Amino acid sequence: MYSLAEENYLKALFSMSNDKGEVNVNDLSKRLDIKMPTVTSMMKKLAAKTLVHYERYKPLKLTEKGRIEAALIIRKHRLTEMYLVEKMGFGWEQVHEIAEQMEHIQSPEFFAKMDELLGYPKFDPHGSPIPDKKGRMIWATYSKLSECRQGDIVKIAAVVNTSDEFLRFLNSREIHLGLEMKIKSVESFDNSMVVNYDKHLSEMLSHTVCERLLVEKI
Amino acid sequence: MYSLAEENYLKALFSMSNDKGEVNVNDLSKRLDIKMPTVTSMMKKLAAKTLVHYERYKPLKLTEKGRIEAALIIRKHRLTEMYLVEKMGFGWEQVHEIAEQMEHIQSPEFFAKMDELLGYPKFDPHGSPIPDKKGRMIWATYSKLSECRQGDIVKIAAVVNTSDEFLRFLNSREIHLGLEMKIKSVESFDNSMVVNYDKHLSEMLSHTVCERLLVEKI
DNA sequence: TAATTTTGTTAGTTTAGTCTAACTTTGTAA
DNA sequence: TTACAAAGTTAGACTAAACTAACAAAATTA
Ligand SMILES: [Mn+2]
Ligand SMILES: [Mn+2]
Ligand SMILES: [Mn+2]
Ligand SMILES: [Mn+2]
Repeated sequence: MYSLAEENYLKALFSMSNDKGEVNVNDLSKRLDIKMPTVTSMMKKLAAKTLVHYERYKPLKLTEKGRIEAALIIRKHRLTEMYLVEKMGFGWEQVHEIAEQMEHIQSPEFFAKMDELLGYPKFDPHGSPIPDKKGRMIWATYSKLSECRQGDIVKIAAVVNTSDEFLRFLNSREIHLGLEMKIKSVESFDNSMVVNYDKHLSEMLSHTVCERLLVEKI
Repeated sequence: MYSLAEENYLKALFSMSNDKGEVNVNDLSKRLDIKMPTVTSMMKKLAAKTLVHYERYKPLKLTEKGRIEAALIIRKHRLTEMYLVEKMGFGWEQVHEIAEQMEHIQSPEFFAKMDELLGYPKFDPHGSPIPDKKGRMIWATYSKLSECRQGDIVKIAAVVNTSDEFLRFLNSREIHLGLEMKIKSVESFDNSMVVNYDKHLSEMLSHTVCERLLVEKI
């Protein structure tokens, strides 16, 4: 239906809108590593296909149709990640690059089967919500670990800005989704935390790490 | 490494060489539904990349390097088909279109995992051999069912020219790989056969069907 | 062998998606 | 409030992969 390039612009627009509200040509250009004039001309093309509202010098906005198309691509990405982890035994740090390619596969039957075999999961291996077949996505309301206090007991619900390096760091500390931890202390000078979970009785986590972990308070 | 278009030319060249020996620009043009001048210019490009031996007005030939690259794409195609049938529950008539897309995915780890989960299969769901990691492919020596005689007992080993319609026809008669059948009679005027297998005590198969079934004699 | 058909090549055009260079608009800071 | 910087657009060029039209070579048929 849409080209690989078009799909990548739609997906980037969608997730940047969710992160920051307004998306400018310059932001999109940096995100995709594509020069601004190229982005401008693609926006005109997507506007002609009624996927984007485009007005010269104004922030970019997906149309409802564009939002749905983007969500359906992200659905394929996240279902794939979940399948790779749950059914094929990959680690959560190994699946993103494969999913980047698989998300462009055109086969409703293939993704319907994945969904069925997985038991219709609501979240991917990084805790991000999987949009439904109509492109609707429910955002759970998690807190950053960094916003929690000494004594709080929390459950790890999702990771944000999931780079391979960060995920491997979490692996090395045996931190995974669903893990419960208690906050033993918060250092006031650098906002680092000392936490306690499983066999890790006193693990230090930097503020940078705590900002990237989303948790549910218990 | 190579573009989608380049990979599709390599794959077509490979399987046409196996089928017919010599491959001409015209044959390739018809197979890919791409006009001859486009094929000629792509052959020059692939020759520059030492994947094809190209000489004006001469039949086309893959280089050793080209043969290996093509076999590795076919390996990904056939592993995918096998995975879809064995691990996801698709029918053998449903998997080709999905595999056409998946064969272009760049991820050695992904296909290595498939291979492992499948137990290193040697054949795909249609009985075609799966090339190994180095691009080597063993062709088993099967006979066509149409070349067998009255009284022969044979086992279905592979199907040739696997169209969805043909595979659905085989489904409707409960004919599948590994099935053993006995040839009850051969009609001399149209070369159709009456065969006997499982609960099918007297099933008539046309010559066209018998030519498309490869068997092992028992 | 000569004529005709089929096959293949060359030359030039098109579209998608990228780029750089030059210019314009908008936002910010003196 | 003017000057400068940042962001955005326009114009024009390039590459990959397709096409058509015209011509050339090879194969087939008469
Ligand atoms: Mn991902
Ligand atoms: Mn994810
Ligand atoms: Mn196939
Ligand atoms: Mn097959």
